[in-house]
Amino acid sequence: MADTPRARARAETTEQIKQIARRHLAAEGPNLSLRAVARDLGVVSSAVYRYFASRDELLTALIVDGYTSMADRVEVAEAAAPRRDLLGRWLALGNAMRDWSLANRHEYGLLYGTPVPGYAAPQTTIEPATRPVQLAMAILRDGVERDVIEVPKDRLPGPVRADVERVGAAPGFAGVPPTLIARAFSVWAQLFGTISFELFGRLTNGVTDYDAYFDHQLRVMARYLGVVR
Amino acid sequence: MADTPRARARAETTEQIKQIARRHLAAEGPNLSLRAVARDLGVVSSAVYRYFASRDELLTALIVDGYTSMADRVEVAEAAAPRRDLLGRWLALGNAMRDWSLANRHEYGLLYGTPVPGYAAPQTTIEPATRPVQLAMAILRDGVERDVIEVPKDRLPGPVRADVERVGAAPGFAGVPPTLIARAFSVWAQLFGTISFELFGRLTNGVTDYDAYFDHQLRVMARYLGVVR
DNA sequence: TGACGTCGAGAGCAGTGCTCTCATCGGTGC
DNA sequence: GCACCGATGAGAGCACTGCTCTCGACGTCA
Repeated sequence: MADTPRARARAETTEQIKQIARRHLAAEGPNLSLRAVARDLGVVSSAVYRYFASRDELLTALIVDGYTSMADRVEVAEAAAPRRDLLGRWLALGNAMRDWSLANRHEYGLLYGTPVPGYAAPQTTIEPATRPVQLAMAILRDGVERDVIEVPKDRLPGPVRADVERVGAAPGFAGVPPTLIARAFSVWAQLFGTISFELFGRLTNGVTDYDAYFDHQLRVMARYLGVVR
Repeated sequence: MADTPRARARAETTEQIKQIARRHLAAEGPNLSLRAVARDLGVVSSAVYRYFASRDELLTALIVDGYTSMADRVEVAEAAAPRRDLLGRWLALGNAMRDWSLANRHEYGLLYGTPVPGYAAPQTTIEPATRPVQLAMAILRDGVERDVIEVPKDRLPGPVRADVERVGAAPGFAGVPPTLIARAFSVWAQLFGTISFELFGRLTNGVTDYDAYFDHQLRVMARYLGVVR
């Protein structure tokens, strides 16, 4: 805790390990070898265990960092758009998510791909993981409050309505009406579906201009959310 | 090739290996060990290499089987719905995909999750992989031909329209107008996004009644496609 | 019957995650 | 200033992995 030289050295080494691990992650995917990381650090493998109790713990650290890094980028991009330009904010959010994902494909796989078996994401991951969601909700809330987003009158099945109302009572969702939250759920799945498809190569032979394609998808989603300007 | 006893024995052993591998896959995920499979078969590990040149080749075989198994199930379910009931056919298709995915989560992860690094899906996988898509297109084509699906008048950005027209020229897509294909792309991403979210646990704390939730999503998608009855 | 080809066993190589023990060396309390 | 303690890294070692190679056995076909 204290900012002793010891603690500083430790923090630095920890950061170095994560740095190297991230490089390996980018180079050869999530099968990164702790021993190889140790070699790159110029240290014997057992030394790394002074900093991370297991390979899983290292991966977890990378995951937390990943969520945070993505959320940071998304928030910065969204903040750059004029507050009153809801569509611009939404496009900024969506494009930032895609850009980050393309630039960090393997990390994206770690965050949103097949979960590693026998591995449960610890509590620490959920806070940064929800930040982009919160941000999207903020856009919707602004729109509703300023009356530029029309509240959809969808008739929701009982259980869905119940779920969506419960979610709506949570802190970050206040001010967004249930029917809109329901639509946001659909859109969110669509957003990640689209990114995953592109990243995992499920659109080859189908799409050639990915930029245009993704922009179009974002606009389709925006229209469904009532975010038109 | 010939149906000699030799060839039969070989085919049987091959099938046994895949069977055991599938069990391991279900039990402990894609990190299945070839040696462990060999042990379960009561055979030394090198013997398995007589049947599969590498672990990757085994996984590939499982993947092909997976696509086929899913497609079979989906086709059977869809075929059970009355031909004129487009919505029923769509719901059958979607629910079958989800059911299969829930029943074979790890296989789903193999097929649609993070791709294994350094592993490229061979040609053999693409045919069975597209069967559900073809089926969805058949539903849309029927609807358009019978004039119960209204062709959307969406204005598509140039590159998107070009892509979608090119796709529309492919065999399985004939008879489905470009704007509808574009919508189908969106829906397909949404469908897999929704299934992945459920399977990978991204909806915990959000959704409690998954059946109702998924049914609702399918109907939202149907409406967007103009499949209303 | 003989030859060939398939098959499984076994040993072995290089690599992995992780544990344990042992020396070293730096910071802290007296 | 000194002695101690705890953090650190090295090294050996265990059990495991994918994969290769060699060798003997055995069935099949000419």
